[in-house]
Amino acid sequence: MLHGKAMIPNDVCTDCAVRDRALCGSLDDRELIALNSIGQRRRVARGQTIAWAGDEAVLCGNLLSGVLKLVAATANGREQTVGLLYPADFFGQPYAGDVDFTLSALTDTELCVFPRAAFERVLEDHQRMERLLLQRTFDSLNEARGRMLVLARKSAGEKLAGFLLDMAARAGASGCRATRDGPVTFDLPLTRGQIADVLGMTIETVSRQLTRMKQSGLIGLPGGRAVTISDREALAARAEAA
Amino acid sequence: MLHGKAMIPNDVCTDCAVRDRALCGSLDDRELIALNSIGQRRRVARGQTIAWAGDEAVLCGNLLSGVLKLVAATANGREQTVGLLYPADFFGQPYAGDVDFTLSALTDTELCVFPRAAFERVLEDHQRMERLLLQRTFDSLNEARGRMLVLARKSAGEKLAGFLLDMAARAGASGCRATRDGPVTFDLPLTRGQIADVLGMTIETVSRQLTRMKQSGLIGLPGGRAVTISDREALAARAEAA
DNA sequence: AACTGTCTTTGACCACGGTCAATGTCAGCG
DNA sequence: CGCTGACATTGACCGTGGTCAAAGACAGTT
Repeated sequence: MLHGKAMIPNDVCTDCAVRDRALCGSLDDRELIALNSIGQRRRVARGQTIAWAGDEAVLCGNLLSGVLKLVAATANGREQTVGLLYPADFFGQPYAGDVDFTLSALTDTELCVFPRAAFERVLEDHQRMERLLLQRTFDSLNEARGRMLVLARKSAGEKLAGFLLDMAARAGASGCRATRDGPVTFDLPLTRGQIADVLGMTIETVSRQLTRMKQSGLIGLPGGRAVTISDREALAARAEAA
Repeated sequence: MLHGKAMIPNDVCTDCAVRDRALCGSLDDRELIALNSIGQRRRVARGQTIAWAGDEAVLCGNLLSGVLKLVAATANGREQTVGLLYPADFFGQPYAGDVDFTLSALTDTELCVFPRAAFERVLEDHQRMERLLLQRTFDSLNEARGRMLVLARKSAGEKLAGFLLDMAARAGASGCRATRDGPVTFDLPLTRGQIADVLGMTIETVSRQLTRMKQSGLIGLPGGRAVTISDREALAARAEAA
């Protein structure tokens, strides 16, 4: 087994953009080959739906690039985005029957998908990976519960201020200019309508709150999807205002 | 090992009220003894708090009787109940650092608690149990997301109608008179204020909506915490009203 | 350039539900 | 018995944010 590592074919997993952050990071090279044989890459264009609520749960996998959303809907068509997924996040539900929420692409995305049944077998053989999935699921649960508080008890201004800070942190994590106070500019990956779906408000209220923040000097709106955080302090204060 | 079963001491696990429904149902008698040695029963009175948000996560366990609530709070004191726990439900978060939400007793309760670290070791030795926990956590996540939809997009009347149907189903599961259409009466385990905390509204709105439903003949309010579902059909319709 | 569709902004209006306040009900207890 | 405290109900008022409507900005296409 000399040069064992060098003998691994240059398959998709070994040059995976999210390998160290995704669930599969818990596997060694040999195990990755096995996993690779059941998975495949797939591109999904912005706006396309990957799985519909009510469908049988046949797929799961990792998000490689782009942003996905999970949407819940009432019988009469009202919608609420109940989760956003970013690169290295896992999607799908092992051991489930039907899918509960519609999964679709907010931007053009790249996925690494597995048949659910085959993935379950991998989980059974890799307790470490199953444990990581459990931890991630707990984290998602905590996040969902935190968002219940936001949806139920925060004002439109507080919701939006908090959302912008979240998005700034996430954008900063990639560009990663050290956390300093100066104004930061980034592009939102969501339209006003999609933001409204996430925060439980309407397009109009999102728009009005944004212009209010701009007028107060908290943010700038250079155009398009771009946002500038001009006064992070004040924005954070507004996110927790009484 | 003849009469193996008969030799098991009459410890707390073997006569546990929720044994077949709780997580430990995945263990055999021998394993139960091991688990039993690290767990202990505890009574918690109505209103008492078991763990505060921000504390180190030191405990987990199963609820034996009564109802628990998980509460999230904003920096300035607004509160939202983000989960209700019923007998046989698991609480706590293995592999976590700090507790994210305050856990307290809505009614007098009986718990079966384990030190978190010891429980984690049990999970490591019992993959089947860890898998059950994963499934439960997914279920909780789906429930939390479903409630995000309710909190963000449903009117006060819809929220309350849905809540009453939930509670009736849960009460019926115990009393278990076969699902028929006739009026059913049961006691809510929550005060108006606690219902408001769960549904993201105020005491006053809960009260007003209840009297409206009573006047419409959907329900009866015999007094105290009791509720009568007089017209389940109409109540279900109101839970999904446009 | 003009046309199209999508997204955004802004205004006018108003309803749902929150806030404040008073009163009612009931159990426990000195 | 009449307190007391917790919980519930009802009313009056009003603000936040939803609805409806119109106009503006912008990218892509022919």
